[in-house]
Amino acid sequence: MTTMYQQQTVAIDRVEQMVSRLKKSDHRITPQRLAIFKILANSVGHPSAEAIHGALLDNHPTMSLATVYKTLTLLKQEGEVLELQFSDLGNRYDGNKPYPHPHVICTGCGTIVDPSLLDLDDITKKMMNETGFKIVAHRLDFYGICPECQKNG
Amino acid sequence: MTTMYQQQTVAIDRVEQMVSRLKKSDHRITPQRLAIFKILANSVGHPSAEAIHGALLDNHPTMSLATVYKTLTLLKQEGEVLELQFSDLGNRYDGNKPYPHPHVICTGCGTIVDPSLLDLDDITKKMMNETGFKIVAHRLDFYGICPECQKNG
DNA sequence: ATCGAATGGATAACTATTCTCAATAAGAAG
DNA sequence: CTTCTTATTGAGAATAGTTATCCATTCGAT
Repeated sequence: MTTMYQQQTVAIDRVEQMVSRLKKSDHRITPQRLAIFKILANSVGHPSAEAIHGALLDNHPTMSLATVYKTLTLLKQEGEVLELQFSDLGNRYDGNKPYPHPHVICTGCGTIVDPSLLDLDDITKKMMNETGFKIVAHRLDFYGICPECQKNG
Repeated sequence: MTTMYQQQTVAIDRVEQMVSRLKKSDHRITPQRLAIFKILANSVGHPSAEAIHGALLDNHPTMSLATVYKTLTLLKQEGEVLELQFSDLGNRYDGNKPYPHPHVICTGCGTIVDPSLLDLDDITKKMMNETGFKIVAHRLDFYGICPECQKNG
């Protein structure tokens, strides 16, 4: 109960965050964009653009896949969604935690899980010292077989 | 001098490694494959399939891009090359260190650098305990602006 | 209400990668 | 060294995810 309620609260906050961020950068809040925000804020997995589009078709039958992509591009620009690039799975999107964080990916079924956060600040600083790069983001992915696939395999 | 010599030695070892691995799995060693092995073993960067193909055209004018992709797929299967998936940059390949390791990627020009190795074994174990996954690989990427782009930007 | 700019939808275009298949060549056997 | 079997090559077609284009629509400030 409490968990559900908090989950919902968090999701609403995320939508509000996206809305205010886009307003601040002089973009319009359209019904289509709002619908995409809600999907992103409520999805626990890491949906693809096509999955987002599919989930929207029930209530928005005319929603175009192009609109989904355009909105995702916009959210990326504003730092309100994290894009995970996979050339085999297709790109996946995380609207709940738009900041860099670790992922655990099943090489059997493509499930993507968020483990508890890991502090990489120290390592990031070392990387900057060693390479001279000005590091602004990171990506840490672990690949393996999820419990479900271990059973079925 | 010593550095050059050792570099060369390492590269030759890598080619030999790839050859023996493919022989062991009953694959033929063709001139095309050997040429691709050499490129991979000698490249310090992280070339794309197209870059590898381009580098081969001098000595192998009829080399097909499909052959490059097929050979990369084979080397991936045998664990002799590491594929870094980027949907924007295109995939990149590391034939020198085919095991998971950190990368530092310039978001300006796409340069990819290998910092000194970082031990992630402890973290990997924690991930397995927390998620129940059987983790077999990982990927750690830092994104930032390289020194060259900092000068020009 | 009107005007100009931003947005949405449909579809074409693009690009990296994979697939197809006839011709070729690697490697084993004699 | 020659032959045979079969994996591999090369060229181009096919595929899939993403981006670009175009025009109609909508938003929102005046």
